[in-house]
Amino acid sequence: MSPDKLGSTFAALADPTRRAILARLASGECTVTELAAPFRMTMPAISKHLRVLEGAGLISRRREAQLRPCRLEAAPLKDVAEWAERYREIWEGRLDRLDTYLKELQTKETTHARKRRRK
Amino acid sequence: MSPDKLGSTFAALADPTRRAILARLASGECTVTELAAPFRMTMPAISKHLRVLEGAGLISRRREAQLRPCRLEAAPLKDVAEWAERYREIWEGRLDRLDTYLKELQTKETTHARKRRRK
DNA sequence: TAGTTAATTTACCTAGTAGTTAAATACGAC
DNA sequence: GTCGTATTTAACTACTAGGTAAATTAACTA
Repeated sequence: MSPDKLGSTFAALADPTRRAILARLASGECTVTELAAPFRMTMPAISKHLRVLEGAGLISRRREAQLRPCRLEAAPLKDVAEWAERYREIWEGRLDRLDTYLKELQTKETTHARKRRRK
Repeated sequence: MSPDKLGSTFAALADPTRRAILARLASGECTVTELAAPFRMTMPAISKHLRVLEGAGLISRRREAQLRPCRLEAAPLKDVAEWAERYREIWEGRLDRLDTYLKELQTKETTHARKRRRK
């Protein structure tokens, strides 16, 4: 489908209105009007946000009479969590010593290279 | 500082170039030139990306002679992971039955309400 | 002091996004 | 068919984002 699926997921999640919509949908399906209620925003604006969320695969919509109930699709959030998890050991600080070691090593090498060139 | 910290983190992560920069920084500090090397993009463009990452708290920079080594700051990624984790039970499908149940209940209620109104 | 390298700033362009209002569509009720 | 409700589309404005080229700052080198 679209390239950079993860990118479009992050882009969709960057807006607080859209994150609030997802939070609401976590407790079950909602119609567009229900989703719009908490916000001081017109319906078309909400409609656009829903389109973005749908484009990112974060929601799906069915037709039910005049209503368009929205449903949360959490699969892309799994991808987000898995992507972030790759950095866990870094934010937990486990690599601090290794990181510092590598940095110092790199600095030394650079310094040596310069000294050599200088001669 | 800035409102919607999580939002600016997601916005920063939405760009594939920036995610690649973070991946590179995961294995240690890099200078701007080193970070720019893999991309067909001018230095100012990279500079802007770094500014965005710094604004989101995802990197920090020091001064070392003419160089500006960048360092990954993974704390915001922890926030991202924790935010996404709230939806884990949904993407794992554990709530599927409950969700379906709630949906049906809601549909019935709506139908009843309509029938009642009709009378 | 002049020259080189590393990086940023400035100025500019293009395309996309978030919001608006007003009109159009889709469906059920009468 | 006509009316009312739910939702989307169209057209517009204001702002932001990603990119470029050219000028500028900062620090080392000779």
